[in-house]
Amino acid sequence: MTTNAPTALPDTWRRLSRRALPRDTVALARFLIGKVLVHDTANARLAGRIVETEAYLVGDAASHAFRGMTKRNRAMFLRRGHAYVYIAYGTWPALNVASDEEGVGAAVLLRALEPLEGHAAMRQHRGTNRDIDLARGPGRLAGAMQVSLAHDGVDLVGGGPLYLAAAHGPTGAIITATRIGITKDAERPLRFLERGNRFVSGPRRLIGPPGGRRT
DNA sequence: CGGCTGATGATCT
DNA sequence: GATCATCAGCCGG
Repeated sequence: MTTNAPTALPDTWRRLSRRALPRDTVALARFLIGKVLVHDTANARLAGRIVETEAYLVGDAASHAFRGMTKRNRAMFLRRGHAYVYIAYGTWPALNVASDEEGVGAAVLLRALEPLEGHAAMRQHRGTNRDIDLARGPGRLAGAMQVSLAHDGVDLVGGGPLYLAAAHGPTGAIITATRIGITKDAERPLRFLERGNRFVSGPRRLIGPPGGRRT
């Protein structure tokens, strides 16, 4: 709809294997741009292109894992490819992909999707008809995709109903920016977006110069 | 579109 | 008791 006009959607999305996921957290955050998040629910198949991610690294003061494992963040310490879901501001679920080896706390936050399939169901879940707002931001993304705390710890590359799939069509250039809504280690360029994609979240000024920093 | 603000409750100290 | 990896609504340009 934006950068690349999708042709026909596939009958089945091609699931990613764990082996396909880069082992480095930043590399994974970049890799996931353009890939597809799919949720096969009882009522609909929901799918969207990942257009914005953030990396939360080992030793990163902004990371939930910075002070070690807790009840909330334990899924961050699972093998790469598992979901870490937490409740932000007491209300909104946020979906991350654990990015390292078992026992290491690191993850990639999925911040925005470009809806591909299941628009009607997504509108219903979100209570809006504005497609631009369906999955722009982590809380909205979780709402549109019907992701909840029940998915905390599930394997996103393990054959379940919520999974990561290969890109549908070409992926645009990736730009970097600073992460949203944090105060510690806030200047690090650990946010990644598909250049020019209108489904990304946050104010445009944080993306930097016109067109953003090409990387 | 950008900027501001109140609501909100889980989590951790 | 403080701190949030946020959102919707409102207002001004």
